[in-house]
This record gives sequence, structure tokens and C-alpha cells, in this order.
Amino acid sequence: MTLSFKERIPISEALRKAEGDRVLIAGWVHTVRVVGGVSFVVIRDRSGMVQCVAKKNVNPEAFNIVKELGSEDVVAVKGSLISSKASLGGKEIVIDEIYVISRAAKPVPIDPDDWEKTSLATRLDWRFLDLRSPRNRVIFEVTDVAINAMRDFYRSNGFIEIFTPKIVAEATEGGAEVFPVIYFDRNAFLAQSPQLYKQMMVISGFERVFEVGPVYRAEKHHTNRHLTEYESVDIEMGFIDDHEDVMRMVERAVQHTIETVSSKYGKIVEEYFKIKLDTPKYVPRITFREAHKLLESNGFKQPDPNDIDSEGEKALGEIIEREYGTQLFYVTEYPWVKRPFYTMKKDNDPNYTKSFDLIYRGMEIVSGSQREHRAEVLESQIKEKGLSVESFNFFIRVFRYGAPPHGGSGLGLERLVAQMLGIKNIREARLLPRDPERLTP
RNA sequence: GCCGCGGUAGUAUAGCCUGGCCUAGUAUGCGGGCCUGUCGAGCCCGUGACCCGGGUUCAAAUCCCGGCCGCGGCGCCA
Repeated sequence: MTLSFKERIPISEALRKAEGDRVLIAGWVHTVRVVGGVSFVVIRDRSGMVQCVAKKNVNPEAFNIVKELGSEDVVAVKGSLISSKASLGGKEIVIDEIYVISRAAKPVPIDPDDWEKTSLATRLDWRFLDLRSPRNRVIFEVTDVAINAMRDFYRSNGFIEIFTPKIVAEATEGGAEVFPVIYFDRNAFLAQSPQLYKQMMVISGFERVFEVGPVYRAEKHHTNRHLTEYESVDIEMGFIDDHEDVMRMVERAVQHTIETVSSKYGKIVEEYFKIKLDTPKYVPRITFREAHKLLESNGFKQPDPNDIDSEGEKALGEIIEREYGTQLFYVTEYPWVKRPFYTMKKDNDPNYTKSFDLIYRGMEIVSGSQREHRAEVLESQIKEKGLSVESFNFFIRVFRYGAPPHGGSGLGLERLVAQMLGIKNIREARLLPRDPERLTP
């Protein structure tokens, strides 16, 4: 007897069929239970799970096959749908024929059924098994919905998607936090940001560009919110009045994204992550200096006037939530000393910048600013930051042939998804994370 | 890079402080058995582990040193 998957239907579809309908389903063995002369197997595919049953005195062949099944074997079942009071969901499949397609070695090194039982490190070592867990796959289905929502949003607002080099000749921001790579007989680096390229493309005449791509940071962070490789959603837009124009665009993109995820996955997110996804309607702005005052007045001493420590940042989130009733807000006008050389300073207040961070549920998910587009000012800011003008000449010359006022931002995709789902460790929100220690799988 | 805590069967943990009573406990998985409606199945039997290297000691899972790895914090940042 030959088996063709062409007739195979997803389990969720099979469960919608009428009683008595014959179906072919296939998937992984979730659990097996043998109770005397009845054997049960719960089969899982990407769409859901269903219990299949074989009785010894009705179908002894199937009964015996089911009895010998192990976790994560791949099987196909032909059978008919019946309603069953005893079965969860009210329906199950009576097995006519069952095929073992692939056996799983025993014991399975992690328990896909109960992801909480295994430490994240071990789960990541066995990520392909970890992702058998529906709950864990939801993270990446949500990521997919989120990134498509972002793309749709930016496209419909006149942005075009661009692809810029990830192998670069210079450290873009002059810092040391780049990975060197050997490029034939020269040294090169992995891009830590598409920053300079996207500005270049605005000035080229695209006016509005965005890019979704990996960025690399050679920082030995050991935290629950840093990766050495992450997916950045970068935008850059020309002909703006100030950073507020960028902020309005970004907040709408984020709202649209949360909205889309909520409408497509809200129920599932609530089921698996016990978190309610509602779209923040109003995104308050608070300047860096106001934030400082707010923290001081709430009893959080901030020793560095140019900085907010992470304890302060967390507290700020709580204060904002209490006072404005939102988990999404901007901190704006960061001190010049804290921002990169290409950031535009405030016109009449050069110690502060036309910059912003977007904080969602207590974590920075976006950073952006208006950029300095005047070549001579840019050059002096490069000097001011102690960088070498020669090594940035390739960049400065871009601004000498007609550069409109522009600005943009970068959003950490894994951070956004982690915060939407209430995930504590960002590694969980990346399919195959890279951190200072982990380079495999 | 620095700091803190940690590394015990496939997985998750107890034991470590106060070295010997550890033949290393428990749960789950895995193997076997019983059970004709289980669904966190149940019951019985079995299997399986002290991260690596060095040191202290009559004796090390336990104390000390180094390494590697894990989790988190700092700096920094998406």
C-alpha cells in the first residue's frame, strides 16, 4: 500500500470535518498512552494536535503499532473522525491505517511538551526539538507577522526596502565594538548598523528607505537583552522638520505592528504567554531632562546628569505607566555626549540632541534621531567625538552634493517581539541566537 | 572586560556550608510488566549522573586553585 501526502490535510482542518469523514493526517507523536486494550496517540503538526485511537479487538494491527510508538516519531494516520465526549476538544480519529515514517531516537534530549522544564541553554542546544513545542513556534510566527506588518506599513508610507552591505571597511560609528573579518588579503568588519548606507540612500534620492537585516555587535554583554547578532529594522527619511517627524512615523509603525499581531495572534498569545496585547493609543514624550527630574522627585538618585542608569530606566517605565497609563513612551533630547557623531544637536541648546529612544514595557526597542546633514557641521562633530576625519571622508562627501534634512531610527526586532510576548530572555526570541559564548548551533 | 551566583543520570533538581553515615535521594524520561477510554493516566519492577585539570587530606560531589560553560549584573546598547 502506498501513501501519498497529497491527500494529507492539516490537523486543524481535519478537526473541522464532519463525523464519519475519512482523513489523512501526518505529524509528530506527541504522547502515547496504552490503557489495556486501547491505545491512544496524540499527533501534532504545525496546525494543532489530535488524539487518534486504536482498539485491540477492532484493529489489532494499528493497536500494536501505536503501542510501539515513541515521542517525536513521525507518523501518518488514515482514519475517520468521530466525536468523543472523553476526548479533549470533543473529537478524535479512529485509526484505520497508521504508517511509521521516521523513528526518533530515545530518549529525546529535551521535553518538547514541557518547555519550562528544560533550561534555556539546553533548549538552545537542541533548538530544532525545542521548536516542536507549539508555544515556542508561536514566537517566530509572531515575528513573521510583526515584520510583515512593519514592511507593509513602511511601504504604504512611501518607503522602499533596501539591502546594504554587511561586510564593511570601517567601523561605522568609530567604536571598537565590531567583529573583524578577513576579506581576502585585507581586514574588514561586520556591519554594526546600516546607518551610513541608509543615509546615503536618502541623499541619493530615494528619500524614504528601510532595511530589515542583521547587525553585529562585538560586545561581551551577558544580559537577558543583548545579542551579538540581531535583526534590525532600520528606517531613514528625508525632508523632515525635526526628529518629531521620525517619531510619529515610528510610533505608528509600532502601533500598527502590535495591532496586527494582536488581531492575528492575540488569542494564541494570551493562551501561551498569558499576556494581553493591546495597542498603546497614545505615546507620551518626555525629555531626558524631564525624565531626570521625574526620577529625582520619585526618590531615584541619578549620580550622572548625562545618564539614566538601568535601575532608573526601569523605575521611569513604572512612573510613566502610573501617570500616563501606557507602556510605550519616548525619551527625547539625549545629551550630546551620549549620542553618536551624526546626531543633530538642538539648535539653541548644543549640549542636547534631536534624538529619541522608544521604551516598550521597560525596554529600549528603538533609537533614533534627526541626522546632521550639513557637511561642515558633520565634520566638526566628527572631530568633537575624537574620530578621524580622514576615515570618515567617504561619508562626509555624501553630504557635499545636496543633502536634505533627514532622520531615522533602528528597531530591535527580537526586543519588540520579546516585549510583546513577555519573554524574559532575548535569546528565546531569536531562532538561533549568538551571544559572546554561543556560536552553535 | 569586570563582578555575583551556578555546573550532580536524557531532562529538572536534593545533597556541598559543617569532608567519612553517598552503595549519591527525588521527579520526569527511558526499558519491562499490569490495566479495554486514557488525556498531567495510574500501579509495580528496572535503568541511568557528581563539567575538565591540578591541589589539600587517611578520605573530596562536598574544601582550595585554574580552565571551560551557564544565568544574571555593570559598562554599553536594539
